[in-house]
Amino acid sequence: MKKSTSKTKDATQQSAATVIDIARKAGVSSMTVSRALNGTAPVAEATRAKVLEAARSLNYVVNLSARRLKATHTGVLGFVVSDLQFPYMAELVGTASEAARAAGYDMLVQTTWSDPQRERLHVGSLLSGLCDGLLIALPNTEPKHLRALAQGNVPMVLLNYWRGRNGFNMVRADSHDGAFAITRHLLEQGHRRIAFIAGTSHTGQSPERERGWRDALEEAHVPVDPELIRFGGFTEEGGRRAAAELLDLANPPTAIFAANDLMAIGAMAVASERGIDIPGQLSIAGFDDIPVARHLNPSLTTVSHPFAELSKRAVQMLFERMTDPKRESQCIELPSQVIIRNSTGPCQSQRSIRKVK
Amino acid sequence: MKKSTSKTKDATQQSAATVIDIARKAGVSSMTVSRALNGTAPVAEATRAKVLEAARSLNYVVNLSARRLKATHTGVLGFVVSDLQFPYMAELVGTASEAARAAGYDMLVQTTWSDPQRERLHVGSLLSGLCDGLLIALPNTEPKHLRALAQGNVPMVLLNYWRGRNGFNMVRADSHDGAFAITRHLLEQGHRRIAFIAGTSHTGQSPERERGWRDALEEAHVPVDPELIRFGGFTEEGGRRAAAELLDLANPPTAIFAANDLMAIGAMAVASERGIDIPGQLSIAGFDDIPVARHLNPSLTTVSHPFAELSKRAVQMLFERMTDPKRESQCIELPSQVIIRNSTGPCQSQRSIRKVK
DNA sequence: CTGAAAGCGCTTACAG
DNA sequence: CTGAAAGCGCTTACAG
Repeated sequence: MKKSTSKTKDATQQSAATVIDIARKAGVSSMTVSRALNGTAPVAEATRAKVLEAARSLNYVVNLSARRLKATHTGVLGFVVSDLQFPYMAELVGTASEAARAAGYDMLVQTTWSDPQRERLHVGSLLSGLCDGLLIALPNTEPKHLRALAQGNVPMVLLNYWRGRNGFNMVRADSHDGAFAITRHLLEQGHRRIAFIAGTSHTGQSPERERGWRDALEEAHVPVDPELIRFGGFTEEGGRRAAAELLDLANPPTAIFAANDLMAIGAMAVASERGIDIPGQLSIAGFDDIPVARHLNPSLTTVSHPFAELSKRAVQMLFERMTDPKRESQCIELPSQVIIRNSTGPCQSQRSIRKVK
Repeated sequence: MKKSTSKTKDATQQSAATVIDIARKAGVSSMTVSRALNGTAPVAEATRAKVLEAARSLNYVVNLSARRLKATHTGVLGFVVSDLQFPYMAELVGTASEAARAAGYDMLVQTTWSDPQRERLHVGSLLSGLCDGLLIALPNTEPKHLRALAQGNVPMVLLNYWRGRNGFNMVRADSHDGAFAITRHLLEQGHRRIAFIAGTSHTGQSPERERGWRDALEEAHVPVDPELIRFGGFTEEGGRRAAAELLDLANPPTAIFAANDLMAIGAMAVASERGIDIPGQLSIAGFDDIPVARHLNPSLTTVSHPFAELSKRAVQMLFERMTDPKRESQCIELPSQVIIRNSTGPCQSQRSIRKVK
């Protein structure tokens, strides 16, 4: 009731309680309040009780901004992602949050919405002054836009698909080997005309997957037919268009490998509209294993990323950097896994060459 | 190169650049730096250019904690959610972020992971000292745990299912009317034995949906058979168990309305394992319209929430509170919408009473 | 258009 | 176990 400072006339628009308010109410210094609240140093039990009671009655909520300004440790990790509505991003963030929490850290998330402008100007500006460490999953951002942040004083770890050593701490999901393995699976089913639907190339994922597809074809001595490569832009609609073009070919493919599940779903839709049986007449495979993949009809053969493992390892790596900032940068790649479901099967087409064993 | 302050011996572990560093480099005061960077007051063009260049070369990133401590406006909104891995939460956050951004605000997200302990002790402590306003989507949290936060000096708006006026600013999704409408749809298809699979009750959603179901039955003069109410706990597995029990009944239902899609998916799985045709022999309806619903086979009849609209309205309401904190609290309810797909159809069972027109 | 002073709310480092 | 002083990096309010 008598909490107003000298100059405040009206208490209706009261501001948040501070350690000073608590100190006054409990009859101690603000330092004792700080220690009692955080447990950073021993405080007499009676004093602690008084402070806690005062804090509660004043609805005290610590001001993290103030704490961070002075303290070296905030107990908060930051995660910058492009778009939470991609299910895998949500899973990455979810698992990382849990891992952070298990270590006593909170997590704050910022989305950039894949806006390059925003990412360039803005990446980390919200979180870097606030967190003890930063996780960054910005597949579309160019490395140079992350340099400034990396040179700041907050340790950071990247989650993405970039190839090559670039001085960043990084946990990467394999794309090439998964694409190689799923293409080989199609080859083993007797397919020889296997199309590839590509996504946008700047993130590195699509080129990696295309490379895996090529390498598998090459290993099987199947020449690459340029006609069988189409662009689908990583969208369902793009997958539809690409699949329609492929099926209109004089010599259409007997199998389609799309660089992501969304495009595979588009391809499946086109096929079923045309009365083409999957996998009887056409096998379709995707990449990513998004949640709907298992629920499709037929369920989609695809490649799964170990997202949970990826983010756990990223958090672990981040903690290592936080403990020892001078440690050399490191890059880990985790293997993906082919999930064979019902959208792929033996090649039945008369057109296909049937000399596979 | 000569950026180290007097006491720093070693520049290898350099700390982040501050306005002072920029000021020194540009030969101006820190106030001029602040003004040039933020555009809060006129600065000579030549001066501004020098400052911007110095900032760039020093990889300057503003320290939001410091800014917030003094400034009344941070340009950041906070969103506290229980779990981003629920697709609808991700959508809520996504749409709200876009709305915020359209108004020139950034958004920071905190997850509480449905940990009551964490929510009680922690809600808002991370974000309240940092943001200009707070959005809160914590369906499982008790109102009293939000009181302290509401009494702080940060305007906030809740997104949830609570009923009743409680002094909070709130945007709510309808559950009752959607459940009523979908049950009526089943009645119109000739169903009389319509089961209800309930979820956990503390969030208020399941009881609301049950009430809608009851009201529709009552309107159609169909008595409620207690045998047809089962608990599924909002999980797929719970839905399986509940559906199995229902189908084992001497007089089984011809339609099942599950309080959410996950339980409906479980029910569909049990039915198809038993060779029961959907919707030929059994109609199944869910609630929520999660992304997989449209991709199921058959696609799921369900009720859709206007999530995008909900969060847009919440952001709008928040901006109103930020402008005028004294404004009276307000509660908006937005209507849900029945989406009829292929998992529901006319009642064919011999057991069902066939006197619907 | 620019600057010197003060302070936001907290915690570190130093005393007792 | 407790406290007085100083300062984190920024911006407000006041001067010029």
